[in-house]
Parts: sequence; structure tokens; C-alpha cells
Amino acid sequence: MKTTIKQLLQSTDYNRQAEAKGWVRNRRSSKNVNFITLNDGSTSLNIQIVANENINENILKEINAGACLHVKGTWQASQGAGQAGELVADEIIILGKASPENYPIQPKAHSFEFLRENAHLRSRTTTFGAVFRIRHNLAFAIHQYFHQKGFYYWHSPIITGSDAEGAGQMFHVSTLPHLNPPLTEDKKVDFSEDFFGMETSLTVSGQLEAELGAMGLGNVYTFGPTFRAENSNTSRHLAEFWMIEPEMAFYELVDNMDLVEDFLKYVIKYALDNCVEDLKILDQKFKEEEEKKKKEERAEMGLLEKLQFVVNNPFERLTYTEAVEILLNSPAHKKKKFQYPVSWGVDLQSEHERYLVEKHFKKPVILNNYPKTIKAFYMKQNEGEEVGKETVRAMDVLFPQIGEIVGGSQREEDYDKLLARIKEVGIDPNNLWWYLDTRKFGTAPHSGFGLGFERLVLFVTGMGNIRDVIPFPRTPKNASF
RNA sequence: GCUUUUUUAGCUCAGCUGGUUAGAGCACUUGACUGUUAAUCAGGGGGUCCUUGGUUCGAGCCCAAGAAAAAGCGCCA
Repeated sequence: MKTTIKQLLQSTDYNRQAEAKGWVRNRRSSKNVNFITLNDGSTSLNIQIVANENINENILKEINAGACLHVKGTWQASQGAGQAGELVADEIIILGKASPENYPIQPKAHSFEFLRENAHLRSRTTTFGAVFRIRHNLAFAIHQYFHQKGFYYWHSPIITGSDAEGAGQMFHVSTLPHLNPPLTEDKKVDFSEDFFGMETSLTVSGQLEAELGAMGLGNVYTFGPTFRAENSNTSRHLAEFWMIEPEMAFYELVDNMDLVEDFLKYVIKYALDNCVEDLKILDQKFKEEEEKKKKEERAEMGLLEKLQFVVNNPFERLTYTEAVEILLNSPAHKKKKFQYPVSWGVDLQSEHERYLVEKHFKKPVILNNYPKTIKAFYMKQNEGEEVGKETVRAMDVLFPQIGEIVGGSQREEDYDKLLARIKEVGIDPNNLWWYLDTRKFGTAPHSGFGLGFERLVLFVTGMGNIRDVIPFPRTPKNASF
């Protein structure tokens, strides 16, 4: 097995033979000595290779940024100041050349837009190396958290025949010919001729299937790709993203809120404990980006400070009704600063959520018990409420800068109420017979939530655009790589 | 999808009121330099000014249409 640069850098066992393989970040030369900065992705830190006269000049010429090297030499304490150890090369083998005139990644700061257009190479940069290592660690922490809690990883299908949740426009999945597909008698596409014998799409949510799992296994979670064909052009939306959806039998809304808070704190703490080097790099990058902004638009905390704060402070919990009260009494409302008017019953806009999180409470907020009319059909209806003021047991977790990071609810377990609500919103109950069956046979109170994985990564890395926290982003008009 | 902004060298950008041969830093290249840290110093090469059409004696600059990108909004995770 190969030794990584991370392992070598941790070693103080000097004056021994060692090897390193990686990609050249930079080469500096003077008359008798060359210094090569090499990185293999195992850590954000680079290793310094010292190449003396014994290395052939023709080989040195091919050691340009981007080239891949295998270096054999002596690991020794560094004579220079920037690093503890350095690898003095006896032999350098060029595994892969990189033409210096064409290789796009230079040893300098590039814009995120440029690197997005070079997404196939951006994992070789310091920032993106850090982002993707943190992304991995967060994914691992999520699995570890649920595993420790006795949850089962439940694989909900990616191709689905149900268009029930109404979470967004769906991508169709079909093997029928685009031109002249088979038609039914009333001139519609005849999906009975299609691969699955029915109209199918990519999933917009694994929740309904997760509920089925929870009704047998108790506590389950999904963690998989999710697809929404919405023409959303923002720094917080992707057409293909990864979502975590735990679903728990015998959880009431308050248990759901307890879980989501504990869960978010756990995974953020995991990153703080296990991604120190990478977070320091991003903390620095965050500082630089903030300095470009106007003073009034700058964040109050640095990245590391913000993550510590979230881990160490309780989230604010309040009902939708209380939130509306706060908004109505806010100076922003009185001075008519809100673009969208607030009143009980309207869906809160980004500006309202931001006001609550960033101005009023200055901490993560869990909003709960929303009006029934603005939430999905499967949410549990509260009882004994005034007509026109009915609420459901929904909860959204709002984070500073990100907005809604989690949406969840206690589910309606009453068969009659659920069926009535399904009909009310215009869904054909026949399409959801399997979902309704869980309420028919041994129904149980249960709850769950959905976490947008990239929004979590966005928050933890402090990056500004969700397209920069997934290796190959899919957005409207972009499916390259 | 809507609003605003942007598009000039490989990258990041400047380009005045429309006026001769479009500039800078970095990168690249050649050379110098006894240990550098995005090394430094000196020389050199490098342009479909996003596209199409228009106005004008003359357009990187003005007008129109289109494309792409970014920020904000909507939809949401």
C-alpha cells in the first residue's frame, strides 16, 4: 500500500528512505536547487520536495504545475522555515506530464466561477480539496450518528412511479422514443408501453418510502440523491442534490425537534474535531471573502467561531404564530422594509426568515406548527383549533445565511384524516394505496425530517455557493462533467 | 421564471467624452540568482474586446436582439 503525504508529514523519523506520489502545485528554482510543492489530496498540507543537481535537467523541465510525480529520496528535517520535514529527492519519475501552457490551474487565486468551469480539475486546489474532504467527513458523521442511535440505513428508490408529494417538478425516466412515441386512443403518450409499464420519474423525496420502513424497522434514514426539475437559479439550489431523511416511529413533533438539534450539533462537532486543518483553510478563505464585502454586509462571526457557536448554544424554538407576532412587531415591518407583507396564514419569505435568524435571535431557529394550508398533505393536523386557523405539526430549521436547512413534521397517522386531506389537495388516493395501507394496518405516531446535505456542507465550509460544495453540480443549463 | 449587474490576453482586471498600433499584474517563455515558501530580478511572445445586426467618416465604448455567468427574488432541502 502507498504511503500518503499526510502520513509522511506526520513522521519525525528523519534521515530514512521515503517516497511520495502526488501532483505538483508549484516549482521554484534557483541555480543549484529546485523546490517542488507536492500534494496528493490526503491532506491540505503540501510536502516540499528538494531537487538538487543530481536530478536530470530534462526531468526538471517537465515538473510543472499539474504534473504527477513519483519521488524517491530521503525524508529529513527541513533546512527551510516553512515546514518541519522535506523529501530530498534521489530520483523523480514523471508519472504524468502537464503542459504548462495549457494546464488551467495556476499557483494563484482563481475565481470560483472559473474553477466551476474546470470542475474536473478543481479538486486539486487547496480550497476544493478542503471542501470535499469535509463533505466526506460530514457524510461519514451522519452515518455514524444514526448507526449509534440504532437507525437503519434504508435505501429508498431513485426511480419512482409516484408523483404524490408535490415537492417539485420531476425529471421523467423513459425508454420510449422521443420522436413518435406510442400513443393511446386519446393521443397521449402510452406509458403502458414504457420500460416500467407506467409513467416514472426520478425521486424528489424518499420520505414516503422511508415512512414505510419506519413502520417495520422503527427508526430508519435515507441518504441518497434527489432530483428536482425546478428552474431554480440561486446559490442554494441544485437540480441533483443529496438528502438525508430520517423517519422515526413513536416520535412526536417535540422528539423530532430534539433529534434534529442533537443531530446537527453532532455532525458539526464531528467536523470541528476531525477537519481542523481544512476548516482553518476555509476560515481564512472566508475572512478574505468577507473583506471584499461592504462592512454592513459582513458576517458577525468567523467560520470557526460560527460553528462553535451553533454547537454550544440551544436552538431557538417558536411557533409560526409567535414568529408572525415578532415580525409584525418588528421595526422592519413598521418601517415597511419587508418587500412581502406579513400576516397570519402567509408562507414566510426568505426576508422574514432571515430577519428572525440573523437579526432577532442571532442563532438557529426551529419554527413549528405552521398553518395547514401552506404545508404538505401528510403532516399531522393539530386538534381543537379555530376554523381558518388550523395548524399542522411541521417544523423547519433555519440557519443563518443558508435559510431553510431542514424541513420536517410529525406525520398524520389517522387514516380518515389523511385520506380526506389527500382528496382535498387533489391527489388520486389510488396512487397512494401503499402509503395509506400503513395507516390502515397498525398505524403509529411517527415523525421525520429532510436535510439538504449540500446546504449542511455549505454551512460548515462557509462557501457562498452550493455549486461549490458538490463535485459536479447539476443546475439549469448545466450538466457538464 | 423575474430584477439587477457582468462578459476585453491562459487567469484577475483597467480601458477617460466614440478617434492612430487595446494595456497592467499574474501565468507562459528565455536568461540571471547558493535554500525557496504563490521566491526574486531582467528580456520576450500572447487579443474573434461573448455573438449577430444596426448607428457613425470611425465602435471595446452608442442602439437592438440573442447567449452565458453572478447576486437577489420566487419554488425548496
